[in-house]
Amino acid sequence: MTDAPTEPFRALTGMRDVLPPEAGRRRALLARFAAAAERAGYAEVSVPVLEELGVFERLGEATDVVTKEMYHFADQDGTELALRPELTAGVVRAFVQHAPTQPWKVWVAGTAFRRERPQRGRYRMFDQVGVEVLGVDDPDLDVEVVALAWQALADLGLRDVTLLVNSLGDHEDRARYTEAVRAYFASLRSALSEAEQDTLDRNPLRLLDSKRPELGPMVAAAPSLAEYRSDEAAAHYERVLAGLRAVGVPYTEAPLLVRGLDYYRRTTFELTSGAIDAAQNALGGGGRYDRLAEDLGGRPTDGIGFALGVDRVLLACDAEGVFDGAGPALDAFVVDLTGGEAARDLTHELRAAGLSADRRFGGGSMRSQMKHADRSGASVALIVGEDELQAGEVTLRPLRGHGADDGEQRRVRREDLVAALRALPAHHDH
RNA sequence: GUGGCCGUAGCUCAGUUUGGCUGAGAGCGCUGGGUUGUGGCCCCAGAGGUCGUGGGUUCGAGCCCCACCGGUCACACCA
Repeated sequence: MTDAPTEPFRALTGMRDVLPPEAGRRRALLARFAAAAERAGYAEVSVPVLEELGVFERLGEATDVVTKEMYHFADQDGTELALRPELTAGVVRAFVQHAPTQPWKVWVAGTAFRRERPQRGRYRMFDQVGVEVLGVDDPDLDVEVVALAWQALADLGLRDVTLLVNSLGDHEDRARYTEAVRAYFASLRSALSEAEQDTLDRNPLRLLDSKRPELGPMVAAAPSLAEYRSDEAAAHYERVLAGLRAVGVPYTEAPLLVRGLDYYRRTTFELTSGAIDAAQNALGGGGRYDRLAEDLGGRPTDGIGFALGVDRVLLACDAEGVFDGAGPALDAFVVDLTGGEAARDLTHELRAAGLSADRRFGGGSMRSQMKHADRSGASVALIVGEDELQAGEVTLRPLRGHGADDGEQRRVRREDLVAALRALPAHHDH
């Protein structure tokens, strides 16, 4: 027997308990996303939260996500393991391992971990939903994927969303451009902060989307990415933009959009919310990649995908006042004044018939039970007192929003109860 | 990792200004009652607090100082 803790345990920093009703809202969000993805022919895939460290090291050795923010540790047998910091690498690893027929169109939802300082919209444990497509190098697929991300947000009712699009060109283009940017900022090195000099050495492209206003003029005068794109990459990009216009997805070109992970090439995009009054306004993003499968031991395979941050999407929904996620209310709440047997039996009977029902345990005054019935959101209160019990009936009292005038209360024979509840307009099948 | 702000009831907070005679308050929520079988509005009553933790200053600390813990916001970075 160990000593009891002197203070209660609490969740770790950056790890949050999601309580009702928020947890239900998340599930509803997931259901909406799944429906949107499956309408487009994507099937669900689920991959481990824990992988060998090497799977994620391919994401980019110059990124903080890999170098500083991963939760990793040695397993008992010495294997280096890591909690995934994002979802793509695991999905691609699964693709390589199982070699499914291509194109492989999957959607994925899951939790990822990064050991950062938490702040609004960013936690150490966070959920993402997204899609990945392996095995297709067609710009029209880029259009499909981007449009799907856009539509998923629109389906929730979000309106104040901006789609930022860019093309990083091919690897050679990106490499040449990176060197040009590095050389450019190297000449301005003394004007950079210590941290920025460090960024310059590790990942110069990141300087382009710094939030520091002082850097603005320097960034504006930096080499332009467009001049470094190959003809082929430029044509791909043009086709993507034309496709977005054709399907009616509004976009903003963002030549400075340089996403964090190393594997991106050609199309990259990000979705930001104008409604979130916080720095973490990126709802999600994604892009095309082609070396990831190879880096994970497979054949070179084209891939593209995106991820949406569930926390941030919900933050945006809050800000826009949409998708409150209210679940269906109960069909009935049983108020039992006879000792509890009626409540016990009636709730069971209604549930067995496919209706939703709840009651208050421990009895209490009728006033108290009616209060609970009201707050439960149930369509009706089913009152069972001595009178009803003797008569084999139940009093069916409509509650708020369901024609709640006192006069509409009525008695129903117990054997007719299920049919009577089914006949109510507010009833829903479960 | 760096910096700012904040920790008083389940929740949101007042009280800290000029430390004191208050045994620490409000609203919401919760429980009971006003309505001996009827919720939502109103009224009454009640339960609920080691004032984050530890140390220090002082005759005296919720209030001042230090440390730690926790939260939050921003930066770096990123979803």
